[in-house]
Amino acid sequence: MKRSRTRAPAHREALAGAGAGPSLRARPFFRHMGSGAPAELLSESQQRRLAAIATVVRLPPRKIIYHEHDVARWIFICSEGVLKAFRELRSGKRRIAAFLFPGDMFGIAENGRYVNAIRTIIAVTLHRIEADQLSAALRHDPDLQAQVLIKVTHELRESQRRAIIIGRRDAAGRFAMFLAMLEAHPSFTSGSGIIRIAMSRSDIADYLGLSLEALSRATGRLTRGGIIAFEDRHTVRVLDPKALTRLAEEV
Amino acid sequence: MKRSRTRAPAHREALAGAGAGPSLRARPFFRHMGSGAPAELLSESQQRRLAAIATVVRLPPRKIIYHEHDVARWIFICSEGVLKAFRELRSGKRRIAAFLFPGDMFGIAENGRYVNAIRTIIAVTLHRIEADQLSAALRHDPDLQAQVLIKVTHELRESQRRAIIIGRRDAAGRFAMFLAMLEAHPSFTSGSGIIRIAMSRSDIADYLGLSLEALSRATGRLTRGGIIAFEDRHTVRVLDPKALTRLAEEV
DNA sequence: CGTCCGTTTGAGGATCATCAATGTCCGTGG
DNA sequence: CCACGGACATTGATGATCCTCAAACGGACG
Repeated sequence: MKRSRTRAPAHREALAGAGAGPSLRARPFFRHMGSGAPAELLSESQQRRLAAIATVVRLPPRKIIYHEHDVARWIFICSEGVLKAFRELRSGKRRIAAFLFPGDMFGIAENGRYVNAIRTIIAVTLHRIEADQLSAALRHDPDLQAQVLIKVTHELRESQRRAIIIGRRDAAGRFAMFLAMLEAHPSFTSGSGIIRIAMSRSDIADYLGLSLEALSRATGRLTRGGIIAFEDRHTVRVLDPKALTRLAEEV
Repeated sequence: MKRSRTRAPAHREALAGAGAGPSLRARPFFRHMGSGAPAELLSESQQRRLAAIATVVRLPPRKIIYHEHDVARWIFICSEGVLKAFRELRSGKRRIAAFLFPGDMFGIAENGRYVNAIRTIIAVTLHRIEADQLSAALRHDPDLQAQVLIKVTHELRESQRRAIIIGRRDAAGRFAMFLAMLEAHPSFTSGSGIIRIAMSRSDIADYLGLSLEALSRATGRLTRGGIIAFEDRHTVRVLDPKALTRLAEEV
């Protein structure tokens, strides 16, 4: 399964598609912080500065980038694709701490080591930056550091939100919240009611703290209830948005 | 009620009672970030700088500091006491997003508004800082901003850890993890096996995503099992630390 | 002494986890 | 072109756990 080598033409084409440089997405909290652009936090010059110390990395699906407790040499910014941050529990179960989308940053360590393992779900394009270099860049560019602070704060709230999701007891409601989360993500600006779900059922189950079977039954209920319909395994159409948000919000 | 409190005597007294100044606790992630002291992130000068723009506030137990969606004028740093950050759900239930201990910061907004409500659990001493002033201070002191970044990152990990806790199905295990969390907190450096639990059972239940009754039964099981013993309602003695950690870790 | 709040205990019903089997999709190789 | 294999996904049956409703208990405080 490791024979998928990146042939030269594909590689070049892919790089062109990756855009100018790294970007971060979040919502600002201080009015005077940053440029005020909510979607793209980094200015042109900041992107250039980061790009100067970053290496563009392209990876196929299902590839481990690093393990829990590895020494943290790099910080990554996702430009394209989807990844998962997860932990293996002693029981052999997996818990997914977060899904990572374009504009997300990962690899921030604790005491010099990574706290989650990271694995690609679909093919990704990343910007890889030496931790020391990023650290220096942040020291010399307070505005850039402010953007990173905003980003991390944003993720903190996401995480708190998710903790509240998982606190629910009903599987259908959790899955509804998962869909709402996906739909609210900037990567899904289509808003057409069609949601592309890159991750597998097991990943979703691990993310929601459910068994695979419970999740399957939940999606089955929603489908039979006429609230959603799966076009294929990774594409879902929202038939009854009001019912879905009602489910997602009736905590 | 804004600046009238900055009269010299009261101010001095309050500062003296609260210790030198505001402090933040977290674990650093970049080696080159900050002074390298894990427990106290802020240098003397940084504490002074913050203290200069902060107002010391003392509050009794069970006092709401602000509500969800309030306009976010201030940032707070807890110097003493315990608070809870929570949300009211439509169903009337409460979910506690986090407990706040000395060294914790709260009040960081999203789009200019608070995302959680905050209420004191026991009497607290806080440093209250105008958001605009803190924002300016961070811009002018990259090192201070770095400390804040470290702090927020630390909280992000705490939140992810908690999400994993809540993913568990068994009440006793969740309570064990809660105790472990308390014990690991810097405020409990005693390490004597006696844990002071400031919050009520309902608060713990809301934090763990359990019903009050389920939590009560879980503590009952642990007590009957000889793993813990309650000296009084808010003080627990750990009789069998190994069993407790085993419970907390066998996810 | 009585009230109030927080906590504990009890019984019944709902939901999910687990184990097991079946079904589906897709790539591989004959 | 088609048959096979493996990963992914659904369905069924059973047991464990928790939630809800309800009632009793306990200390704090007037």
